[in-house]
Amino acid sequence: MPTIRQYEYFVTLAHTLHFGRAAEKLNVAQPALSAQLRAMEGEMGVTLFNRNRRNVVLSPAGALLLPEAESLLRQYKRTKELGRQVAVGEIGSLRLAYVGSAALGGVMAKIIHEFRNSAPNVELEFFEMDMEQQLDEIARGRLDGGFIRLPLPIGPTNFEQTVIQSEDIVVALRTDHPLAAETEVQPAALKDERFILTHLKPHMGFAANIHMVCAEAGFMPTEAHRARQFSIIVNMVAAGLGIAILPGSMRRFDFPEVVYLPLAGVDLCSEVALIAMPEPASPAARNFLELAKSWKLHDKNQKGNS
Amino acid sequence: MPTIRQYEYFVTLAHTLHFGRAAEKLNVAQPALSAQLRAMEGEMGVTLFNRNRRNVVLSPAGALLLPEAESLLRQYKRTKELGRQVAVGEIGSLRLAYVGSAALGGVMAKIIHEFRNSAPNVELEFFEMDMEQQLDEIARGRLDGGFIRLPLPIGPTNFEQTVIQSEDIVVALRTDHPLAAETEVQPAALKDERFILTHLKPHMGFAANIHMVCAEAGFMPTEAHRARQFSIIVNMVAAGLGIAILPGSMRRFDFPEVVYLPLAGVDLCSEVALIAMPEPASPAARNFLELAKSWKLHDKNQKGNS
DNA sequence: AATCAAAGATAACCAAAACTTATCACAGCC
DNA sequence: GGCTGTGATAAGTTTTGGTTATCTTTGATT
Repeated sequence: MPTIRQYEYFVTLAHTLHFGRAAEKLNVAQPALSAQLRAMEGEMGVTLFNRNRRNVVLSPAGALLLPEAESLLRQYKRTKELGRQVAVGEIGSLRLAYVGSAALGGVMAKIIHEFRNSAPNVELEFFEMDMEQQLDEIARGRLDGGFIRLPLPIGPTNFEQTVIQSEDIVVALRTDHPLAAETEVQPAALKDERFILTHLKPHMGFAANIHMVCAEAGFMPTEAHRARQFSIIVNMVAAGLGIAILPGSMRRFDFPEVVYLPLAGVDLCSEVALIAMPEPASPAARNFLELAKSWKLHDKNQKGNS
Repeated sequence: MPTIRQYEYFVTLAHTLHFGRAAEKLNVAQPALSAQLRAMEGEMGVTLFNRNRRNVVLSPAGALLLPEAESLLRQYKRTKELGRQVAVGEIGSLRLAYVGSAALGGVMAKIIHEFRNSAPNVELEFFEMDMEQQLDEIARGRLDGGFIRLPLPIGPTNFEQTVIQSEDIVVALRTDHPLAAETEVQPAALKDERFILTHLKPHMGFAANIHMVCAEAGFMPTEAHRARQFSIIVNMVAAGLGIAILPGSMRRFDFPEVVYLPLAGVDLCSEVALIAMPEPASPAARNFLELAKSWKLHDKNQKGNS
């Protein structure tokens, strides 16, 4: 069984027709080349080169074999190169998910855009998916990562989390609300309001933030309605169904009937994070995580909280 | 640098998804397979298989790599197979030559036919060429072998000779010649005849036979004419230009004006031989020589001298 | 819940392969 | 006739791939 290395020796020697120089090209001492070639000829049972001590020349059999051997080496290089690309994540596929509100701030889109640029041959798949489903799919390995709003629910699985965006928390009021004229709102003042809440369980995601703000102010929010999407919640506020606590980036929903006011004395931020399994097997996934992490770093300096 | 062997391990394991069985298929102990695979993953920097101690499953990277690796192995097998074919002489090319008179007996044609059957993919080239040129070209390696009439001239190069055909020697006379009515002719009786000779130098090929016969009878042949081909010589005999000593197989030139008579007391035979360099590099050439040798053996039993 | 069996990982050791350096022997050249 | 370039040969070392024996984890069994 000739090895790839032997074929390499053969082809290189066939090109140089000089043991010394061929050996040098192959980064090997000349006797090694001689020996390998002799071994190769021995186990194949053909003379590959006719060599009197002064000249080396391809034998007919060698000439017949050379093109095929070259083709084998080409294929070998291709395979190796593909291996390299897969290994560094230039090639692969990535399945990602996001909750609707994570897309709002624009950071996620920028990260994805950046990744597409740096690894255009990675196949990307994208799904809108709620947080609980994401956690499940990621844990099963059917998803490489997901963008959600922190915090995660407590659970058995350890996810790696990378915050990519952090925003203040505001309260959305209809313009005819008594507090709408203020520049900021004391959380405690919302005690008796009716809240439009998200559909999420109160221990995860932005719902947890709402509850924390209220709890700190000493009350539990009274539920008027629930909605899956923040934009719908804003519409409900505009319709006068109640008030809502929302991430600051919702300010870009510029409704005439709605004002967004900061909450006085609330340092809490809503954080959008990329979650994934720690040390993912796929190099593409690793790269994506890496990009997200480094993004957060150098982006903080440039933009601050949005 | 992954080796072919490693790719084989990888592909086999990818197919069985079971270290034990894959190792068995590869005729290797299981730890060897584990080690090679670990090495491969290490130097490529990718996980090829996700394996918890109970299950083995291709990783995304492995799945991406598998088809390419399979293709590499196919190419490798092709190359190895071509090597084998070249080595056993199933593939190759052969340059052969013959002197016109060697083709007469039909043995040469049969050998060539047989060879074509046994190695249809060997490219055959055929040249009519006189003996001296053949010797030169064979010595230079530009010709793999040649069919000639013995003996060879003395010279520095050692050729391997294989007699493939051996024929008696006859004298060709015009029917109106005084000896034409006999059943055989004493060589001495030809002392004063005029001979049609071949163009060859008298120390090689059939010319040497003519001279030996005459010398044994105590005379040197008187030259009337020379011709390159035996058929022309017969024509000259028919035309009454002289007599000729010829190989027995010339009897098949059935001229009304010419009779062929055996030479009394002459045991000498004219031998057609295949000559070549001893131990030719090309396996196809070796096979051809081999065939010629074995032909001579089993043919003797079936046909005797023609 | 305790135990068992299957299967891959690990350890220790061994043999063969492949490489290295040093040296030789032959061919062509002045 | 000595010199130089070149491939072969020899001796020794390192690396590699393999072996057997044993361990550990995990899914199954009872």
